[in-house]
Amino acid sequence: ISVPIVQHPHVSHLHPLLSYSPEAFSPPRTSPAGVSRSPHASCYPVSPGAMPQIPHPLGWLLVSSSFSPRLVPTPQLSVPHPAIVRTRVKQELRSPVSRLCPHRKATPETKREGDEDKKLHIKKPLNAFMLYMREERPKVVAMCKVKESSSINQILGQRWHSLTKDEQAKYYELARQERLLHSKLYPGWSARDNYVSMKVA
DNA sequence: TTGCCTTTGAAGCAC
DNA sequence: GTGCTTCAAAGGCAA
Repeated sequence: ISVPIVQHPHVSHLHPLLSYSPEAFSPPRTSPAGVSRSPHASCYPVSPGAMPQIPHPLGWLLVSSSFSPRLVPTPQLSVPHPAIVRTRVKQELRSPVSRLCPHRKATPETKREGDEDKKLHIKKPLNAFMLYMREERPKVVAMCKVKESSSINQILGQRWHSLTKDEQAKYYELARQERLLHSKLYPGWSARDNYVSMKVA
């Protein structure tokens, strides 16, 4: 898989693939089922200049826990996209089937499945809350002296709801840009591709 | 060693 | 259109 060159986030706050013109973005997708757990979804769209203090919206593409920015080489062709995972670590790399079937043992068949899992795996783009968590988690950890993610995430969830509409809108916009870039990088990708338990269908 | 927990949101699917 | 399911991140904890 050849990945388009991704400009380093520190070079520019805007991704080269994005024109960041209003025409570049499709209208915001309304939440499914009108559930809209976020009451501020109507805050779309936000002008790009409305979030100067936010790190590059696509920073996770280059900076992730498993992709240290210090290790980011000079952009070149065939640089693995951080959204593409080959190594098997923790949750996203264990078979979702096994998640559904906790008692599933590692049979030769499942081991072969595991090998297949090592195929390039394109991750879902992060949503607004995930982007918020990524940014705020270190602060909450430092403040609360707690590292357990289940506790941290509860706090972050409360904080998320305490944000103003404008504050949340920044992250919704960032998430929208993530989805846009993701769709450009992987035009044929579907979230269904990662639904291992549904691949049979 | 592996999966669960916990959060919100996007997306896919069935009805 | 509605409701359910899965998966994105993260790291401690239990089995």
